[in-house]
Amino acid sequence: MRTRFAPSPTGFLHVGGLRTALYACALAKQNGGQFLLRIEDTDQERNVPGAIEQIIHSLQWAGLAPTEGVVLQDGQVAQAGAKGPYIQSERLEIYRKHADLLHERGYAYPCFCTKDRLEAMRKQQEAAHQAPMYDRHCLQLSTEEIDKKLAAGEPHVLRLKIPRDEVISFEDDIRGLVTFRGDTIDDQVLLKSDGFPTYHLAHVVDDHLMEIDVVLRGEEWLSSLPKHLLLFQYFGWTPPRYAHVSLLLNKDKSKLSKRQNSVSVDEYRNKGYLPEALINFLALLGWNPGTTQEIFTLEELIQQFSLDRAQKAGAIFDLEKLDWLQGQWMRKLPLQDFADRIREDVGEQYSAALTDPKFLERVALIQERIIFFHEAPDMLSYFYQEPAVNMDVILSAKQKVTTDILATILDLLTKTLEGMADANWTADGIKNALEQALTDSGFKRGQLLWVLRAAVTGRDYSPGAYEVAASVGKEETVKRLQNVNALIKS
RNA sequence: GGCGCCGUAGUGUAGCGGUUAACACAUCUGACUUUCGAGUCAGACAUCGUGGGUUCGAAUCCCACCGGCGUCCCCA
Repeated sequence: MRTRFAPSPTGFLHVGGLRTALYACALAKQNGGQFLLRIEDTDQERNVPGAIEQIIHSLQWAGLAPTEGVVLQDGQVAQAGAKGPYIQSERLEIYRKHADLLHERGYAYPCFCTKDRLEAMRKQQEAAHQAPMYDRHCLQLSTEEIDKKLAAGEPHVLRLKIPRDEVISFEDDIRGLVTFRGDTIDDQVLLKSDGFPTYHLAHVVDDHLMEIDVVLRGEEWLSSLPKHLLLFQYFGWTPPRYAHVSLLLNKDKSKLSKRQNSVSVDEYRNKGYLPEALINFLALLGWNPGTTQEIFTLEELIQQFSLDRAQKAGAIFDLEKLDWLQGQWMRKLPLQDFADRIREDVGEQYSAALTDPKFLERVALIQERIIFFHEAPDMLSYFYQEPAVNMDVILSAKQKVTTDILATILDLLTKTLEGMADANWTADGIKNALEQALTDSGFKRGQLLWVLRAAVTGRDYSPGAYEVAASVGKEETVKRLQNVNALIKS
C-alpha cells in the first residue's frame, strides 16, 4: 500500500493537512507500505521560501515523517525514492509529454483566450444566471488557425475536452457512490501558459507514476474528481482509490479558517500542545474506532485506522476536547521527563527550584492537574515564595469558613501542627494529627483543610492540603498560618 | 445561480428495521474521597433537520422539502 501527502509550499502545515497526512500515513503503515511526501509547487506565485522545511518539520514533530519523497537530511531538503523527482516543479518535462499525448489523441485542445475575454465571459454568464463555464471559443478554431497561432508563439493553455453527454460515477472510499453529469463540468485548464501544469494534470500523472494506491484529500476536491477520472481514462490508466476526507470547520460551520482559529500546526506546537494530544484529537475528528477508546497513541491509530469508519460530515474544530486530551497526555509523561521539560522555566522565576531536592516530589503534585507546561511556574510558586494571601481566599461560604470562627480554626491548626514531631511531618502524619484534632473540636473536615490549604498556597485551587503542607515544611506551614492570623488583626 | 456533498444532545461520535437513543468532552445538579475548578460515583441536557410514505414497528428504508457547507480561477 502506497499513500501520499501532497501539500503546496505556501506556508505552514495546516491542521487539516496534518489530519489528512495522519490518515494517509496510518493506511500505508498498517500494511507495511510507504507514505510519501510530494511537493505541489506548480503555482510559482504562491510558493513561500522555507515552507517545505517548515512542513516537514511539523510532520516530524507529529511523528509522521515521510519514508519516501521529499525528506529532510541534516536539515536540508532532499529527496529519497525511486519514483522521483517528488517536487512538481522538477517534473515539468513529464507533464508536457503527457499533455502532448492528450492533445494528439484529441482529449485536449489549446486555448488562446485572454484573461480579459474569460473574465468578460464569466460576467456575462453570471448576469444571465448561468453556471460560469468556458464557452469553448477556441474549440472552434481550425487546425490551420491553431498551427498559425502556435507558430507565432501566441500564449496559450491546454484545456481538457469534457464529454458533455457522459455521466461519471465513482465509488469513493469514504462517501460511497458519487455521480456527476458531464455537461456540468468545465473544460479545465491542464497546462498553463507558463508551461506549468495545473493541479489536475499533475495529480493524475504523479499519482499514477508514483504508484499511489489510495488518494486521500480534502472534500473540497470532490467536485474535481470527474475531471481526474476522465484523465485516467484518457491516459489508459486505472485510477487509484479515492477517499475524500470531511472538512474541518469553524464554530459557524464554515471551512476552518485563520480568521476564526489557529490553523497552523506550528501554532499549536508553540502554545505547548503535545504532539500526542494534537494527533489524538485530530484522529477523532472524523474517525472513530468503533469502541469507546478515546486515548490513542500513534501506533494504535496506525493499527486501528480504517476508512470505512471515517465520517462524511464536516467536524467543528472545538478546542475543549483537545485541552482535555492534552491534560491526559501530560499525565502520561514520565515524571522525570515532565520535570525536565519545566525545570528551566520554573528556575527562571524561582532560582531555588534549580537546586531544590524536593523538586520531583513537588512536580508530581502538579502533574495531575496541569494542562500546559507554561502553567508550571505559577502552579509551583508557593513552594518557593510566601504567597500573598487575602481574606477572599481564606474565607469560604461553601466550606463554612466565616470570619467569626477563623481565629479559632487557625489556633487549632497552629497548635496541632506545631506540636507534631518532625519525624511525623508527612502527608499521612499530618492527616492523622488533623483527624485527631477534628474529632476533638467538632469542626468539619473541610473547614480545617480549606483554611490550611488556602493559608499555605494562597489560592483556591491547588493540590491537597496534606501534601502541600508536608512539602512546604512544618516551620513554614506554621509561619503561613500565622500570617493569616496577622491579617485578621490588621 | 448550476453541480456536488452533508444533516443524531453545545461539541466530537456510536447506532445499519424492535435499545429507557450509547460513549467522550463541555455545562449544570447531587453524593463520596482529603479542602479545590483534581479524583470516584450517580443524575440532568437529543422535537434523531422538517413533512409525508413503506412497515405491526423507522434515527435506521423510500420520496419531497428545508438548512448548512463545498465547488464553479492559467489556486491548490
